[in-house]
Amino acid sequence: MTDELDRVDRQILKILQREGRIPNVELAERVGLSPTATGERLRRLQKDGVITGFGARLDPHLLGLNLLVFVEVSLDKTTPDAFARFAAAVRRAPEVLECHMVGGGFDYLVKARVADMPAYRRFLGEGLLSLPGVNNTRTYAVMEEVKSDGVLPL
Amino acid sequence: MTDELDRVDRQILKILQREGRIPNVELAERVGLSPTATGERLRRLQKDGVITGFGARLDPHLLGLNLLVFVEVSLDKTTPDAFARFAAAVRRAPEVLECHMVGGGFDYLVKARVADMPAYRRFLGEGLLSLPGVNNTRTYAVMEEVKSDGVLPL
DNA sequence: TCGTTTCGCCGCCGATCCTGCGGCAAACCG
DNA sequence: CGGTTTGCCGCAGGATCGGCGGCGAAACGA
Repeated sequence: MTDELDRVDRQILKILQREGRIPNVELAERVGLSPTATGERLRRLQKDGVITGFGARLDPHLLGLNLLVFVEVSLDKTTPDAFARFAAAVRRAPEVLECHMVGGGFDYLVKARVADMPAYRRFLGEGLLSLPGVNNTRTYAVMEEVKSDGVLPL
Repeated sequence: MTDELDRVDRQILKILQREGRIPNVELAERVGLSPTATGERLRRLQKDGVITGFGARLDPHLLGLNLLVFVEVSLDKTTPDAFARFAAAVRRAPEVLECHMVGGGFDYLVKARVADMPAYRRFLGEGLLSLPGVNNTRTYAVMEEVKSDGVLPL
């Protein structure tokens, strides 16, 4: 079923990571296969879950989202379902782009985009701090995005 | 040229963020416009830079990248070009998915994916710590990815 | 008010692209 | 060695794309 990924598969993935809307025929001639074989590989990569989907990359600033922040969140360990409740709430919050449970000095690292500082104040107060079990937060505002593509190495 | 994004534009963006490879005709009937008008809007959104590109979302674990880490990096402020040199090196490193310059207790927050702990040890020692000007690092290993889509709110 | 311009949308149509089908050759296996 | 599997190809019908001309409504100015 799930074999090791072929060299052509990796090439397909590498191309599709950056040019997700490329037509199949052009993808085919770039990897040196026929469109039929290439389309077959693409379909298989999706069915096997290697490719989980396709998406457009948007410019946040042109959408009015000018502030990117990372928030370190610490939870009260007392309530046992605090983690589940926090995770569920975070998944519902549209400002939260990512949220990771980490090991170390705090519990969750949250990445969020908002319009500006007032909007972040609102998000912090009404969104994060009002969640039950949130003990402490520490905010880092991003001054410059050095690298943002998030392209996986192949 | 100058762009107030109208309601249909936002709907297009919202759909394309999650289904970037949807054919134009289906996109058209979902937003209630003709394929021609929809394609015209899509082209305009790309030309104006709102849509910066399209990409496939891949499953890191199926590619053998089982460890996600965040690294807080502090630089020596002594050398003036240390920041530029660090940024350039980070852009070249394939393991680094994101790198942000932040204000607060440290200078850069790095998000990286590697195969496992030994691979991270190698990346830390030969990649990050060997860069000139790197003063101190603090690593947080991700135990659970609560939210990873990175979809912008519209 | 009314003619003119502009803008966004539509329908049309040739070119392009997609996808299921049959065939073929190499690899695999009992 | 014969049969099966696997991956690829070419083909063809149907779907999709993208450029072109036209149309109606809103904006504009005299």
